[in-house]
Amino acid sequence: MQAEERQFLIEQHLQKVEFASLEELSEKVDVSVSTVRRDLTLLEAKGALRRTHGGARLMAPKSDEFIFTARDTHQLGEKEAIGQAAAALIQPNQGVIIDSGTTAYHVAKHLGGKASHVMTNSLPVANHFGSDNSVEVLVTGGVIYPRLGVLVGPLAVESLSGMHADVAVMSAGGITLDGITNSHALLIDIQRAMLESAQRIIFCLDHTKFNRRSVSPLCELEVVDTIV
Amino acid sequence: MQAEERQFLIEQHLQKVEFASLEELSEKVDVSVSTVRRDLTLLEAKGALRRTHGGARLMAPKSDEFIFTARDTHQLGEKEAIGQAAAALIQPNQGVIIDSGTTAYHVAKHLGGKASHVMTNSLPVANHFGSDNSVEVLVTGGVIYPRLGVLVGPLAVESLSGMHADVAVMSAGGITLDGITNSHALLIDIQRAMLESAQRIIFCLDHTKFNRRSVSPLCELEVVDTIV
DNA sequence: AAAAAACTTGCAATTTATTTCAAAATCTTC
DNA sequence: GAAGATTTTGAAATAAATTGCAAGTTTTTT
Repeated sequence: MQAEERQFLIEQHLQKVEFASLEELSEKVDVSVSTVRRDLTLLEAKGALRRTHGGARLMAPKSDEFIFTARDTHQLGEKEAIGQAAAALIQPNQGVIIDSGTTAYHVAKHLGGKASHVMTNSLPVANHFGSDNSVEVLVTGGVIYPRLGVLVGPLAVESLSGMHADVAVMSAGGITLDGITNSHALLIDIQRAMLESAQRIIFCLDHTKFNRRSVSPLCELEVVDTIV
Repeated sequence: MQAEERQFLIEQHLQKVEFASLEELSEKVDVSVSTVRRDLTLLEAKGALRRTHGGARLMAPKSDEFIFTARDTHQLGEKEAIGQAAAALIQPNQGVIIDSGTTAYHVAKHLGGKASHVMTNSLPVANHFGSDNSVEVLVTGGVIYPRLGVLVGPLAVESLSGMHADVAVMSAGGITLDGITNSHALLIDIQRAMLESAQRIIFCLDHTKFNRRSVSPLCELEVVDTIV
């Protein structure tokens, strides 16, 4: 039996039973208790479960499943850095629009309580601020675009029109000298509304986005104030 | 028996009886009174209950509408059952409105792919369907009400007006012969909009809600079609 | 105020964790 | 494919925790 497979079995078994004792697991995967202990320590570091006296129990079922997908993204380190840098650009007590997309999500993570108002159409961002009562979060209406956890459709655009924000933190699919482009036509309308509502525009793009052109044109470069 | 599980059982038992003596608890979880004492001290520090001479009593009258952590929701078993029963009432391919609140959330969990359209102002519900592309989920706009993860405010009401759904799955703070009440005025407007948009109204209430009156009146009993 | 009940503290017995070490297995390198 | 290095595993020793009990103190009842 392979170490990896063993750990997978442990995880799987815990999915069923919520909690399992060391002996139980040891027997299940047919290794000594010591090894199970070691596996549990690893799995705990990975965040899959929590060790307790006498066994292990599933972690709290983190209600936002999108973080999961956000974690799987590539360029994680780079996006973290971008997030930090972009968050640093934002003055305390501003109204901030945060776009959907993993990059923008990382900015939200680093915002802390800096913004006084946040507007977003991204469920992961909404979840992130969900339990934080130092920030007022306005979520646009709309239909969930499944894979991304983004709210799209006319309702989303409507929600944004007439709003005002100091800063908009945007992300996109590609950038060239001709302007900025994005991949989903549905997002374009919303992003345009965001750009109109905000005074200052910050675009967050990792290196793979440069000199790349996506399907739908979003805006000219002149519109943008800062690129991170 | 595991320490954690034991403490959970104690909490759960107290949900039912409001107050319990040490012997009662000691017998219930099958450990010595000393251990129960220690558990109670921990649980008290956690804020779950208050120790008294001779036993322990529930902390606040736990109007549980102000905590949404899918985990330590109270009357879990009952709510699961309610969720299942309510979900069974819904025909395939209907448009369903799902209210905020833990009870309604459990209905969402049991809905599976039955509904073709779902409308909600609850972030947990939105998350639940977030990665499910067999259902079209419309999320109302609005400002996040922190502890609950509910979207409130004029935008939420607006999003619902003009919509149409076959069924509305609602929850509330209390129900008496005079009608149904809920705890927060902000929610009332939205719930009224929900009631207007739906053809059939299902209210989901656990036993603690019966014969209890919350702050704000929501509607008369006549409006309701089914109570689970 | 005395008696009873309940709480706290300290302690030993037991259970569970961590650390350490040698054997076994796996991977390198020739 | 064999010799050596590295990693993984199981077991024993050591450390930490949980539990139950009893002695002493505080609170409640009579």
